[in-house]
Amino acid sequence: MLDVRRLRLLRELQIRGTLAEVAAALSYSPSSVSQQLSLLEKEVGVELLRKTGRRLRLTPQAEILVEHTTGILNQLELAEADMAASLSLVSGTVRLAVFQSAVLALLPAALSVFGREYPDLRVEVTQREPESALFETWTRDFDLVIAEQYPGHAAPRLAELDREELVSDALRLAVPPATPGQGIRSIADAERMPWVMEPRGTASRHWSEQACRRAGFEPDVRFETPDLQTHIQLIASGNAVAILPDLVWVGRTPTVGLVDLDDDPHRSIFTSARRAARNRPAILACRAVLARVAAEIDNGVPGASSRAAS
Amino acid sequence: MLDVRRLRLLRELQIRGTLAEVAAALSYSPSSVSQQLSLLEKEVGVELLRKTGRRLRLTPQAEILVEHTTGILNQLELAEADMAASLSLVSGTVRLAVFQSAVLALLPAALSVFGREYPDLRVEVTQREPESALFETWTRDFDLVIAEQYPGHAAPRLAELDREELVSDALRLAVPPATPGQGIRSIADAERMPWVMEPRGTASRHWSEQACRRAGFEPDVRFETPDLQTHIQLIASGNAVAILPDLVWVGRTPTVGLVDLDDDPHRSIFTSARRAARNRPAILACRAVLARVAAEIDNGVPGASSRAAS
DNA sequence: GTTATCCATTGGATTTGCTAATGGTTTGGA
DNA sequence: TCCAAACCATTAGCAAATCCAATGGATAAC
Repeated sequence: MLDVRRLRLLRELQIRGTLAEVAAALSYSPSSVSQQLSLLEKEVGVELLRKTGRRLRLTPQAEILVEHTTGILNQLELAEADMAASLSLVSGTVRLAVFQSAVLALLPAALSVFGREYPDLRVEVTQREPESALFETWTRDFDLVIAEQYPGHAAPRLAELDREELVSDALRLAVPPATPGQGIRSIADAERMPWVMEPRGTASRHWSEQACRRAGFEPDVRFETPDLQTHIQLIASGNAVAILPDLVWVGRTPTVGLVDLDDDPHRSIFTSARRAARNRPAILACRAVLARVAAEIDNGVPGASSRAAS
Repeated sequence: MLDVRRLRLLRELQIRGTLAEVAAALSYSPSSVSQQLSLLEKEVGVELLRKTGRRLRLTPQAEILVEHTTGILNQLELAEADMAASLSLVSGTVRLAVFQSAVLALLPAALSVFGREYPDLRVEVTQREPESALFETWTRDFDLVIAEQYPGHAAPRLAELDREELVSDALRLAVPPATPGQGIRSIADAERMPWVMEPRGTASRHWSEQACRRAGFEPDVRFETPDLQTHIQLIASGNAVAILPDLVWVGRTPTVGLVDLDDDPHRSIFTSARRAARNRPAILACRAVLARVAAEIDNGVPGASSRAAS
């Protein structure tokens, strides 16, 4: 019988490209991975790896094995989930990946609910941007992810992950507080202002740029940072404008002016988990709590989705 | 990640009932099995086994795990088979279970073909009666079985095994050679003769008894042996009659009188393999050779299916 | 009541698996 | 062309997992 642990290494090699990366990802030494794969090769009696330059390439036979391995790993996870579900016992660890603004808005409330209602549940939270968070959930580095999707900007669709909507988060133009009534009533009016945006490659950046171009200009992006708190500071101090989601105002009064956008755009915030794990009671509970917290926010916690100053 | 080797032990325990049997079947010590299962229990953190009297019973959670394990083991086997199929390299070992009369009739010819055409293929043959052979193929003790089915006597249908017909083997009444023309022209005429039959529990025995009862009498079974060569001896020496399949005459001239039965009954001889393994080149080759040999026999090797003396 | 069967545990031997270090090869850049 | 960095294979030594034999306690069968 083939050793599943070794098959898993083979699969990781396919995904990550080099032995070194596999070793790093699974916290082994590269030597160990190399040895285990050699043993796997001996076990099946077929060449699985071939040196190509300084990397290893999988032979077609190895690809076939990997294909089946995926199914096997899923079924293993499913087995554990089904078993736990039959006990409906909320315990164990959920590794949760969340992007920054959601951390600030949702996690404080959610974590106290976890502590109160599920004392046996351990939730490990890591901040990670949606793009890589989804990928790392797929590779089993996380169990659950809170991710976002901007309109017209499809999130990566990984077949083995499911998706559950959490909230719809309104996007507004944030302007220095002194300016209300001074003329910025739409994006077009912000053409001559300096902008602060998230780094290139993020969905937020892409959408913000597109919004400016639709309004007929190329934004003058003078500040670039992934930290939305910095965005707020820059805007509140009169140095920039930006498009900000309402979620950043959870639990506080907006310190900037907020201008509605033309078509009332929203980003969608959702959770994803591997389908094979979605029935783990721990994950079901996690999602239930997050949904509750999100709903509370949506229904008028001060400053949330409801329209703020303008 | 759950350890598949341990899950397999759990599954074997479900199938075989006691730790001792599992250990014997997989050639471990009972101690080892016990320890591994305890570790599995610790690993999942759920009670899997409960002592009931002096045996172990699986908890419902364990049953769930076993259910998934079946799928996993199948997929593991399928992975190896698919990989080997992509190379169409006939090598490795096929563990073949065959019942006695088929051993004598088919194996000599088949084995020389194997040796000639597939030098890298190792065929291990074990004699085993169809009933247990099918079961043991299901439990992975064998890879391929040659089994039989008598009319009106369904062979065990195991969903994970496939079935491929090999030959249809005529059944005739075998009587002492001195008697032709002396009056035994049907089963009914053999009412007063002593019978030799296979042991109770075999399909052959069941069918023979039924045949006598349909003819209106209870046979006087004076000799009971699974060895068809003994049947032949007893009949040839004038001490018994029996129902014998034509296959026993492959390669030799019948030494007894053969009487056709009313509805020209046949037993079906077929091969079975686990579906997950059926595409292994080794098994495909094995079956192809067996089919060839069977076809040759069917087409007039002296004494075979074609009608013999009477 | 006695015996046989079965499972758990313990201690000791063996095997397996991991790490750290070394060496060879390839790639990209000076 | 040569050098440095990245990557993989191998080796030797060590740690951990695994296995077996023996022992003991419990249950079922006789």
